[in-house]
Amino acid sequence: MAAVRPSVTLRDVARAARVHPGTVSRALNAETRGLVNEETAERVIRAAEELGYRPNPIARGLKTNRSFTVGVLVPDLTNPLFPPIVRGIEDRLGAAGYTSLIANTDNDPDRERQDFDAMRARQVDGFITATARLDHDFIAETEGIQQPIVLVNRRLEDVSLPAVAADDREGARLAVEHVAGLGHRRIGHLGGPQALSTGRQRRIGFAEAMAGAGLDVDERAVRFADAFTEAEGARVCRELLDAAPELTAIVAANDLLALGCYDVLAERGLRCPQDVSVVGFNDMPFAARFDPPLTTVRIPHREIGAAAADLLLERLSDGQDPPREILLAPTFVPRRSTAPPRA
Amino acid sequence: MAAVRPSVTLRDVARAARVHPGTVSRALNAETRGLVNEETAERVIRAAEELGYRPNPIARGLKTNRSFTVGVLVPDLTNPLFPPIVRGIEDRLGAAGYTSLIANTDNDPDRERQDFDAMRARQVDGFITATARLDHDFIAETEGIQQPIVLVNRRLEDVSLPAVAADDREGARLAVEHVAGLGHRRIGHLGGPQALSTGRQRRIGFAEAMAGAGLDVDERAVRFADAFTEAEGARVCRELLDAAPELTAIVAANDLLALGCYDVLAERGLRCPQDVSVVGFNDMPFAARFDPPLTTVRIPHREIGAAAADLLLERLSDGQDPPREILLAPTFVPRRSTAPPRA
DNA sequence: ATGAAAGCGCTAACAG
DNA sequence: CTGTTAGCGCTTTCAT
Repeated sequence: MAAVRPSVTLRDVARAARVHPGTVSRALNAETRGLVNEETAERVIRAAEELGYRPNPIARGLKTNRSFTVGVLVPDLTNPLFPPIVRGIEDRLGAAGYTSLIANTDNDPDRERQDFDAMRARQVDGFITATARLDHDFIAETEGIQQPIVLVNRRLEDVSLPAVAADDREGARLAVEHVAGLGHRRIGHLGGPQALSTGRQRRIGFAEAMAGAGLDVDERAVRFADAFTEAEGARVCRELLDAAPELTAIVAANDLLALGCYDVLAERGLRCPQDVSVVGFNDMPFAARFDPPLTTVRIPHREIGAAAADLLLERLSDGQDPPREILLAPTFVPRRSTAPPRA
Repeated sequence: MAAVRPSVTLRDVARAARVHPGTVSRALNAETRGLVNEETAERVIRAAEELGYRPNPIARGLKTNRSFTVGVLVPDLTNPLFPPIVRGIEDRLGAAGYTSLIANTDNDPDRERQDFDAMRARQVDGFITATARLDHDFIAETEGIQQPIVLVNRRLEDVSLPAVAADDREGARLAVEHVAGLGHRRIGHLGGPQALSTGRQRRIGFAEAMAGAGLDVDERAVRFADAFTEAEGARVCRELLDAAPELTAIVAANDLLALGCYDVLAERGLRCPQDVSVVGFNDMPFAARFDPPLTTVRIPHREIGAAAADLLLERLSDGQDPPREILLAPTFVPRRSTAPPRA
């Protein structure tokens, strides 16, 4: 266990191995090891180990213009959706020798720009962002940017940027089929922000599945939240119930929105699921602990993060294939917030 | 909106402002601006703006040996306890111009060492860690390390490292006083790992408060979990109930542990709170949504993170005051998992 | 196969 | 007050 010496440098190793610093660099770098005599390489490596040499990535980066660092932008780590995605990203990136810088944008475009710029200044090699908005000019500005970007849990309609997400349409279909299968006919949709691909795709999936089940979608029974929050869920649920009181089931675009429904149902003396069934989306942590346990659509958050990391890594090495999307399959998780409608 | 040019450097600015690069450096750096003629400074700043100059922190760091980066070690971002702490840290650190690197150690000492080393290699200026164990040699190895370290949500018994945490003893006292006040006499403690200051302090608080309430603590009614998880909570709750079936209240050292109790109570046909009251600790997100809503002790996670960041910042600039601890006050949150014992 | 030398972008003595 | 010089730790030509 070598004591903690103040930074052993390449030169120190060179001195110890009695070679030139350049040679040490070559010997220690996997790609250039071939250029150096096997024996010498061994000697260098041994010396490096003995001295406890740790290459300084800062110095390396200055020369190579690579920091082995990537920027990860999320709206808010405190939203239970994101930690597993971030872990998926970090685990994969970490294994590849990259470090991730995380920023919380709080859905504020200004902060987003700022974080983005700050990360570019810090020479990140690429970005993974969960903040893309369909209507947002930030992505447009992206054109001239050197660093590859991949979207996570978000997609662009024209696939102009690589993205990894769940198959949101399919997920919404699962939800609708479940309640329709239970016998519900009056089904409402508490949609998410239509500027987010998740909100948009889930709405489309909802509409398609309703049609597929031979059900009319009543315009009054489809309303959109401005954000994926409990408060917005409650607000919009009230609207929904006021506009279409005959609803027996609500397909929410997200678990937090569904939680907002719980509150409004309670406040109106309606029971869930006896009077109104509610389906969420995401299967957030502890969804099974809620009262009632939330029926929802699970998406593989961690795998989504990991796949996004892989996609970025791919672009970081390979170069410029056309952007592609990876869609991961959702699974349905029936719990106790849904039941057949009352006769 | 300047187009995205490939890296404008200090030299470019110097050329544009017709001064020497050294002067540009001085003019642009707040601390050295005084050394330069006001007019010149203005000219330089204007040129920098026009060119869209962004200093390269990598290069700066190489020279100054400061990266304006700090390492944050947490067990697992996916544990709902940590995101708010991390946000508190990042918000404060970000405002001071620092970027944080986050690593998840999964409570694995090897990973912890590895992450720690990797971060040191990346030249972090300091550390904030939530992973400290009372029995852990990692902290001991810390002695020779240049970078300041502050503990968050953890303390060392001898205050050999600065730390920010909640007043865990006080919190446990609040919990005991609540159930004692409700009339409970047979009160058990589902303790946390005794190698963590949180587990240890809460146990001490429990014992003190019991004594203060004139209650005996039955040895059989105090058991410890090996980790703060639902599974461990369930396992230990079973032990507790087997050893001391007369218990009417359980003070758990953490919400996850309390959730484990919920499961065991249900599996044994015991109702909460009618048959057994349960108190948690932390007031994790959505604790009010559980069934029953969890009575718990709230600790100000975000503020704890912010205070830890402040403490680190202080040490990063000031130098070497003796380590100090900051303890934040917990508040009690009565909900519906506690009730008077049955007559 | 290895040494020499230059330089990544910046800061910090030191002169003048 | 500003220019000059050197160098942070590393990689990478270019010679040899």
